[in-house]
Amino acid sequence: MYLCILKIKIQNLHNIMAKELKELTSRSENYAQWYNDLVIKADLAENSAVRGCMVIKPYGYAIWEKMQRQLDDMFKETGHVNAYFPLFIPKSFLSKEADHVEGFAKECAVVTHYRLKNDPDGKGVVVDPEAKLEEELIVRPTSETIIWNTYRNWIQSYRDLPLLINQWANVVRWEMRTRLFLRTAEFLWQEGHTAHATEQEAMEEAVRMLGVYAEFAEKYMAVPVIKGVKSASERFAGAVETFAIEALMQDGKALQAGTSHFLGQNFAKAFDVQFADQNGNREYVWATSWGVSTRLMGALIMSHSDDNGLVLPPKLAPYQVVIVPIYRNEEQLKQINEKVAGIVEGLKALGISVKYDNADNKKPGWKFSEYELKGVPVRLAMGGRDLENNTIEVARRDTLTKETLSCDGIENHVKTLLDEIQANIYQKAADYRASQMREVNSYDEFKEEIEKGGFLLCHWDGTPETEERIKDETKATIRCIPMEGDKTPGTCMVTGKPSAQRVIFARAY
RNA sequence: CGGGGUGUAGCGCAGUCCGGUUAGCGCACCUGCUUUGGGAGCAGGGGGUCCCAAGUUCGAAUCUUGGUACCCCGACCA
Repeated sequence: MYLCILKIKIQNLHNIMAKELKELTSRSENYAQWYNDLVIKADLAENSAVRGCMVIKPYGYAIWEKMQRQLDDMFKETGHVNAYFPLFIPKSFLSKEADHVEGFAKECAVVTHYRLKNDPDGKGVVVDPEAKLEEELIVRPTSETIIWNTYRNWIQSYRDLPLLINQWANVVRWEMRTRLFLRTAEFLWQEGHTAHATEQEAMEEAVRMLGVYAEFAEKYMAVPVIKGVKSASERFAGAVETFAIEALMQDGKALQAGTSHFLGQNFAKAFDVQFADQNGNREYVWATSWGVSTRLMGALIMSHSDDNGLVLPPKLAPYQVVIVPIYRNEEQLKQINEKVAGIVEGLKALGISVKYDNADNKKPGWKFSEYELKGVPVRLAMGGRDLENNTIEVARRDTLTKETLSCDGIENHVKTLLDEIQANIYQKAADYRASQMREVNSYDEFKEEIEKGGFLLCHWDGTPETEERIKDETKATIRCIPMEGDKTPGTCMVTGKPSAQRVIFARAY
């Protein structure tokens, strides 16, 4: 069996059957491969012809759209509006904030020319050396610089503040190693960039948006997260303070699912953005930025999926219910079509998205497997027996159980069931995380426990040196300093120096 | 950037060491019939720049040289 697994290449696994997917166990060292295989097989995305980039396929994009819509609503509710800024950033902008350029310089794609010409020596085209740009353009790895350069012209008075803007965009970070959804060279995201009159207001905004992310992750994605502060070494390049939500994946590794930064006056000073306050004094504005990306898709997939494929929370599933007819002839299909039409209407009236798949080129068994692989929360099946008895088979994806129920009142039953599934997969993920979270008090114990994965709550003396040493020796990093929960002081597990509270260590993606 | 590996049909691969029929297998695809309550069966069919270039040879997927692309491990990074 294992020999078979090793022979499978990670790239291009479209035709591997779901059965074979089951052979790749989700808790083993093959987890990364299992994940990749799942993403491809469930029709979410694939590697593109461009190194490190991905093609998001229609089914995967439908999930992303649902996420976008929900997040966008939440941003609007907190007073934000959308805008759009350029893809290209003049090189000189990037270097205005010292820490920022330091953090991103090594992973930028650079535009140096603006024209091609026919190759004088042969076929095809070459870069026209005559068309060299005077100043190179950077493909945005994040938009702080271009946005703050623009904000300078938008902000004059305290009456212009706060400025609460979000952008939906793509960004490029030339990562050396990539993985579908989790770390791609190009990815889709939203980035909020706000400007405030006071430090306190900006700090409140950064914390508020972290809360929005946490709420989205838990209520919609059904992924429990921990809100916390990043240590200095993990801080965003150019930020004064970085907040993050951290999730735990099924293989025991951590994933940073969203970040919110308090930028202080760093960018305002770098781009000279000042405003006149009520007393006529000129002050630099205070800033925040915050973002989540298509990486959330990776978090969703890795949090809930099992060896039968994807498990989607009903609130983000492109279709919440799929109905499959089972029939022997045209006549029977016709009868089932009629019967199902009423149920489809009833479900839609309750706001449930439903797909009736009566395509006759696939067999029922094939469809069952296909929709399981795609994570559709509820599957209804109707056949000849059901037609006679006025019944329908109801199968739920999260528990893989099925029962036969009367068609009467089935719509309301499904509605309740969807809520139940949403709650159940959250609970399952929360229980798993609880089982993987533990306090560790000595460094020897830590070295042993970190091998088992999970979140380890430990005392740390707050110094980058200790953090670095732990990382070198164990590959574990501080995921965050939790904002909620136990705040009892103690002593550092490595140095014995005082520690303000326990922090979360884990190995991370 | 260092170490290792792989390029053969849409996908996954065998064949390469040891050169020699018409380059093969599985899946997918097309046609027909039978099937349909958990990824159907049989029969027939289509599809190839063997990564590119040069060389050796009567003859190259196979040997030699150069190039190129991708993958894995590390370094880097969220």
